[in-house]
Amino acid sequence: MIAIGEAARQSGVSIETIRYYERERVVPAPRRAANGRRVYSDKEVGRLRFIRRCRDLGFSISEAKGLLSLSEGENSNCAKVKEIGTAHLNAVRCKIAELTALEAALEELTANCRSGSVSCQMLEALAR
Amino acid sequence: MIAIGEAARQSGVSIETIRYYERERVVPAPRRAANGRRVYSDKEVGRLRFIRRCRDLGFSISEAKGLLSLSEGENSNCAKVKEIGTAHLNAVRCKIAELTALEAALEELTANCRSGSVSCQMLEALAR
DNA sequence: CTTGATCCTGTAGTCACTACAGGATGCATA
DNA sequence: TATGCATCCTGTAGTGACTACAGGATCAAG
Repeated sequence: MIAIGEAARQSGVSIETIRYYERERVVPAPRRAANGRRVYSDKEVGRLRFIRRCRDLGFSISEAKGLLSLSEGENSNCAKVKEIGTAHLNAVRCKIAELTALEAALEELTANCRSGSVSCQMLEALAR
Repeated sequence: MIAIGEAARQSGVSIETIRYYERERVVPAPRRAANGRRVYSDKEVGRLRFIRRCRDLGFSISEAKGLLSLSEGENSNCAKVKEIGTAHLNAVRCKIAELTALEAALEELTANCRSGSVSCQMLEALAR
């Protein structure tokens, strides 16, 4: 049973963010000590760590919440987890494709942008 | 000399966003007709289009603003433009690298996540 | 008893829009 | 002239996922 600062250290979620998750009901509110301070069990720290791992993998808060409740459900429904995971994987791949297109466009624009030339290719492309 | 709706159509920037750009001084405020409505010249539509192109390339509003003022300055400073462009290109490449790492992690997690198995590999990795 | 760390609530700011509410005006048709 | 719909106006609030205080209470160590 630890205080919020230690829970932050153990979970890798900042104090402010922990309180935010509580406010937004991403995780259940922990019980309070007599002095009104939050008290965390290992299980609750585990939830915070779970959410942080989801966020690190790029899942949204609501996806993370869904995965957490699947993780805590009676029947661990692997199929649903996989569905959420592959949907997100697809989204990540789309994002990569978009950024790769951007990269190519920026490469071309900046390559043609030589200091000293009369006109700036990049500005011209943007203004066209 | 056109109204905001037509300016939106010609520039590809929505009416609400045009007003937002004006409020945030991304572009100068256009003059008003006698009835109080905004009136846009080709030059002003051009500025909106310029900002949109910058945004499409992933530049932030403040970068776009900077590029616009470089574009309208007396001495078209190609070196500065190139600097902003290559800095952004680097940022895009970093983002791609991050997402590619995410992609690999998600591939592994979802591949090991088979419906029907006793435990869910993905949930276990998240909860560990 | 003091000092510094930690905790609390509540609010506002970030970025780049987006979505109204509630009202005024313009334009075309009956 | 009346109607009705499109377009415009201002102002405010919401989005996601935090982050950053302000202003105050409490704790633990010396």
